[in-house]
Amino acid sequence: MVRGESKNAPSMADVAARAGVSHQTVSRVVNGSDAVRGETRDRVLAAIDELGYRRNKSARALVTRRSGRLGLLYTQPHLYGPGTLAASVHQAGQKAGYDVILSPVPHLEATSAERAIEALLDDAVEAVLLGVSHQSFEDLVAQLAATVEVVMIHSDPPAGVRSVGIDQHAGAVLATQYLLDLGHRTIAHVAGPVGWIDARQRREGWLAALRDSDVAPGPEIFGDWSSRSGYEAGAEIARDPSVTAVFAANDSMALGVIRALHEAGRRVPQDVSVVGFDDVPDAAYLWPPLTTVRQDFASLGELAVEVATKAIADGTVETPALLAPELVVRASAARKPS
Amino acid sequence: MVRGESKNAPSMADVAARAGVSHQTVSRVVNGSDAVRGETRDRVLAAIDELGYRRNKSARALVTRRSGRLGLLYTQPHLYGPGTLAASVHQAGQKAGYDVILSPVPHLEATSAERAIEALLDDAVEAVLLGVSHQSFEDLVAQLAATVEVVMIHSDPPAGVRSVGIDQHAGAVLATQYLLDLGHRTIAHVAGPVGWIDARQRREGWLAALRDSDVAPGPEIFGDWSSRSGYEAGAEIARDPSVTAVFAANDSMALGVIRALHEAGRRVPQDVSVVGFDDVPDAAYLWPPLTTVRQDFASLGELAVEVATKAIADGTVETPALLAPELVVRASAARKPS
DNA sequence: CCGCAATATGTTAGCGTTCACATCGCCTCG
DNA sequence: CGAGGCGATGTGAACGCTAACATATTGCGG
Repeated sequence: MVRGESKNAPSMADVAARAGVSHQTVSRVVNGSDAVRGETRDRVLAAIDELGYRRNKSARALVTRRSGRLGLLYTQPHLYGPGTLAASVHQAGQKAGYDVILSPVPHLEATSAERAIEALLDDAVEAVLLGVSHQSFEDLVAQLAATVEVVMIHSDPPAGVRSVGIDQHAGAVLATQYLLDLGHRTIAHVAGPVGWIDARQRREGWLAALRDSDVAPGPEIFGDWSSRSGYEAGAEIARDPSVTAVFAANDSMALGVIRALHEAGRRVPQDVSVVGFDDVPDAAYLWPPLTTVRQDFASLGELAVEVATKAIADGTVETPALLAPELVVRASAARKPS
Repeated sequence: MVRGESKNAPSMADVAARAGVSHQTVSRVVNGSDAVRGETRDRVLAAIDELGYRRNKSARALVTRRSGRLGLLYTQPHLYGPGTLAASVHQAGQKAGYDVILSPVPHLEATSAERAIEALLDDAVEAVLLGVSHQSFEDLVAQLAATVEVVMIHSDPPAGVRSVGIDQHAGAVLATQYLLDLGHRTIAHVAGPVGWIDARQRREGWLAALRDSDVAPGPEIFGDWSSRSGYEAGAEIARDPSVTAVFAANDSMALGVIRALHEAGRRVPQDVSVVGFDDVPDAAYLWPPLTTVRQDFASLGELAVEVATKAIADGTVETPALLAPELVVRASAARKPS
């Protein structure tokens, strides 16, 4: 932009003067009121166009006492799930007439998250969507909910909290049951880090499926969602010849497990079966293609926005909504070798 | 939030009344003016605290005629690079005192991008960062720059445009030269889709390195960044026994290539070497670990914000800044089989 | 102890909207 | 033909803040 090139942005008054009407009439046109004569409307529209008029949201927000904004707090913005969720929330929010403020918190520390929430509150968001299924947030929610509408994106929300989520427990059961059905009886789990709700739920799903079939849990190793941690877990698992199947709590760790298994000379899936979680786009094209549990992050985002807008409108707290995940069978898991 | 629980948010006037000062004094305290007596300041601070006062940004923006906002437009929000970039821009912006509006455009069509820009302009951003290295944006820039400060995040910007980028051409040369050094003489390229600047630059870097060594280009196949397209390209490449190395324009496609090669019975790297681009976190834990070109998206975001804030301050257009990428050597590429 | 600078605080206006209400034509109908 | 009503438009105030200026209060030299 060349300095000094443009004067102050035109205001409604400027448009009004140009169109020979009052600012209020311009306001009516801009807001789609039907109490304006067609000819007048056309004149105003023309003036708007010629001047390049753009309504000042600050002034509008000031007088209406509504920001028209939704805030989404989310972690691990570089990952597929959160990234997809953010885009989906943003889009759904726009469609519902809201500006969405995306607030990624790269490193999960209490301070940075609290600062991010403060920033959202400073921006006067009408609702906060909490796309952070970490334990440390469960305490925050109560006090936050006193200030603003809150929607948790969470598969196991505290009672009385508005929430939407994907059923992590069910997904884990799906994965584990599939391995059971393939004849596996020693199924290891590479869990997500302690503190993460999704990690806990997936672990519990694994445990529950095993229990239902009267099968004892195989070894359990905690990772940190990264492929590196999956690799380390896989190396450990490879040393235990009794393990014939691994359920990893996400695709990255699954892929790390597979590499470690390969390095140890154990073939996947001939010797050891591996199932992941998430169905990242690359999962289908790994070697071997990864059997995994698909989560529909896009629908999740839309649902979250829907709940949020409803919350803003009437403040009701509906029962938590849970989306069902889906098992995607590919080549990384096979019948137990006899 | 329970309906009717809270009244209108407290204003400066409320704080002023409580602290026994004028609203202007409250303003001074909030804005860190030093022309306030310590004792007075404390009283005001106490009142702010008791009332839970929060400055109204809309009112402030209205009177100062500054929004304090930066907008980032970016595509493919679910991918590692864009996600990291977005988070980095957001964080750097906050640190520089700006609110950052993240605007992901999931599907790249002219209309949705233009709508996203309109939305950013409606939000009165003081600068737009264009994290979209697609051709279709190069035309948009000129007219956009007349309205607002623009920073392109782009490795090959049009002349006179403020920009920062990572040197894609250099990265591709790095990768190709490495394969050349390993003795490969028939090096295929799986290119990114036509229209994407990064794709073009990587392809040209591949071509340039080959030319410098007087080696004829190997087969060239255009993908769409997805691992699926890499897989299809790999299947085609596998049919050509003369190809001993593949440079893929990103890691996803590289991984698809590797799978196709495996399926065709060609070993990586013993029979065919593969190099990717990006260094996504999982690249190091694929099987085999992927040799690739690392881009520092975090620094890129910081740099972009720095340039943007400087642009807002003094409107100067500096010469485009280019960050150097780095070759990360892992196991997916090896000496040419003799 | 007066006067004047420097420091601390207050007052007023206005940013660009929307809201509530006032006004102005014009048409309808008794 | 005049009252009443309705549709179209205008007027004024207010939202919460900052900028500019005005005023009070302090300290200090002469």
